Amino acid sequence: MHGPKEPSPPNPSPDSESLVKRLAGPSTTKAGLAKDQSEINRVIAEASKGSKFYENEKRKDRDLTDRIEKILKYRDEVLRGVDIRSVEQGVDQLLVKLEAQRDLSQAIVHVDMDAFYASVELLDNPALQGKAFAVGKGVLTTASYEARKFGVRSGMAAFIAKKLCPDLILVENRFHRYSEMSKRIMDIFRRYDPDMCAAGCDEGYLNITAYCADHRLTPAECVQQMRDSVREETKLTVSAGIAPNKMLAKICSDKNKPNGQYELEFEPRAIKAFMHDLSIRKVPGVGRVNERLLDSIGIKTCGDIYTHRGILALMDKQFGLHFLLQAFLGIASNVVQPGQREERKSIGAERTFTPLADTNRILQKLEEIAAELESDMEHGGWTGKTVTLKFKLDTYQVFTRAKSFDRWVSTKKEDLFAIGKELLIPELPLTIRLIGLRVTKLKDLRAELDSKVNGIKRFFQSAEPSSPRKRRRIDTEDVGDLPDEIEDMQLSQDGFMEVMPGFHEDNEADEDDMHASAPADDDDDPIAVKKQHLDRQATPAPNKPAFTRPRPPMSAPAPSLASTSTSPFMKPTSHKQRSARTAQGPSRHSSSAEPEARPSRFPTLAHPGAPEATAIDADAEEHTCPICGRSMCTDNQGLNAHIDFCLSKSAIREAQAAASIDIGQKLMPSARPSGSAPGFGKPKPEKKVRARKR
DNA sequence: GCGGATCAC
DNA sequence: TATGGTGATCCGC
Repeated sequence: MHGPKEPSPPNPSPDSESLVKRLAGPSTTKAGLAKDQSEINRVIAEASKGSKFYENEKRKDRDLTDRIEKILKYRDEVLRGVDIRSVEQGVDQLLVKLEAQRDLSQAIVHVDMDAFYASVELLDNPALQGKAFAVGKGVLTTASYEARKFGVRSGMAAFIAKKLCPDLILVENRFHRYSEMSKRIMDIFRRYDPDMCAAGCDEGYLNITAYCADHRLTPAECVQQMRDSVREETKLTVSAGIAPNKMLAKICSDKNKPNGQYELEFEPRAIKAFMHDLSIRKVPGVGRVNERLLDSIGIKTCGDIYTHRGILALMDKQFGLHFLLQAFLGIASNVVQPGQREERKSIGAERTFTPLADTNRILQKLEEIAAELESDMEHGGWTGKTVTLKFKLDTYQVFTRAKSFDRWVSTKKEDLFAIGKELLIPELPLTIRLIGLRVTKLKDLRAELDSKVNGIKRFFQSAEPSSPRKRRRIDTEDVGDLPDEIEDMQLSQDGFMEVMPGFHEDNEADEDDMHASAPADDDDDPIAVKKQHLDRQATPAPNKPAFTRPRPPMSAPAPSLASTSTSPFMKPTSHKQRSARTAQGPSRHSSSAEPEARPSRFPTLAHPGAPEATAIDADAEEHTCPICGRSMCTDNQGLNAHIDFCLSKSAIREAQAAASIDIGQKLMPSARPSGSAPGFGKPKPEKKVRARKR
């Protein structure tokens, strides 16, 4: 289009080093990088140039640069007139205390499938063997090792990947397949630790201490055997790391990837030596931003943490001293537990689309999201008290708007849509490329159901078989015998979760339900889609006997490594939000300007179509079944029998249908009950460590 | 409690 | 020809 030799200005504002690196994506440093990363980065920056995405990255890069500048200024201030030596001595004492908490008694393994999605695709299509190919459509979820040589990475836009590797073959995701394989693999892992913790669909943590003792194996032998089993049974390869805690094991699993394993010596000296030269970026929890932040004060490796311990202590707020000291020492949690359903904190759905400015079209997207969320919530058996709307402008700036309620939010799509609409409308007009809804302050309806049913059964069982009570009014006094949840039921009102919407999902029965997608991918991958039904594993069926693996007796103290969370660093002291109006930013409506601008009431929520309340109809002569909501004239025995019947899958389905709950034909993946988060140093109520001598 | 940010997968 | 989705956590306000 232009003439040959476009004499463009010699240097049209060259991208800063940090920006070029940022554009290269988050998974550059963590994975095996290609030989000439800077050339690759140049190509990426070139291909991105001028796009809105690029401009947004540039903005974020600028913001971070400003933030660092402020931090450095603050550092200089804080250093004035401080005896850094004495500060360092204080830190040294803290290090001694931390060191005393080191626990080397457990053999922890991190297993990580090699290029999982790509390997599965290869398995099903051998023609891809040896080819540079990638999985994904608009954005890649993973790339074959051949493709990685070109700099193709997960998370990368497909068109960029094509520029780096013109012959790249693109394969679409088949999440159903990945879930299937994931399940098989996890089952193999569970033979070695029934309490293993899945972290996404392609990796997990195990405590093999007991298994090794019981089978007289060294950890390395055990892991080799496990990896052999996976390979034999699935034709897929897995890498593994063996170490005394989860953080170290995770770092180690990357050491001999692909198809390799690495064991770290269980000795403080060896561990500290291992950490000393390790890039700080390898520490889980240190991402691109914190890497740059730390770099600004001279910290690139974990060994540098000690060198700069003085300033880190003085700026604990900014950097998170405790977290970094633990990284320096190589100390972290060694507790491996399967994900608990109760741990779930939120459930949501979001979707990207071609930017829309038309209100009606935007609302249509919102409605679709509401429908997805309804499905997920009902399948999962969740409700909550806070709804958060998320939207991303065509400038890639992201905003959230939330609203909390006193009551449990209805999971009906009409209601979710109405709430979302109320949050969104005041912000318009805007041009939006993503919209999402999330519900927090969750309540686990499934657990509530269990407790309710059991409570009711206990209640009636404890009563005289045919006592005069049976016809008595069951009022609040009597309710005192019942779990609190039952009272909740009665208190619920229109528009909000009554009780038991349609949920209680059927297990193995419907294959279609398994279409869920899979998450995390290999090595360095930032890409993940909705998780699969790990519910099954995480929430054992009520009657399923607890697996009794020979657990070592508890004796060792919990390794108190609790400490901080995964996000140890802080933001700039006062990073003021860019002014609302500028750049098409949405307004912070009514916060202070017009306090009573809108009624806080929620008119649209009351939906007449709501399923009849399942509250216990205490006043009636007859009983109302807490499961299906039907009334019936019967005695306690009869009610009991009915409840049992009602609990059967088919009966529950029937109850749902009767309650006119439209439980999706929609094949929405049911959400995973969290619990896969490794959490290296969470102060979570981790159970005691299983102590066992190695 | 809300909104922005960071991170993992 | 157009850079993802789910969930968690922290911080300042």
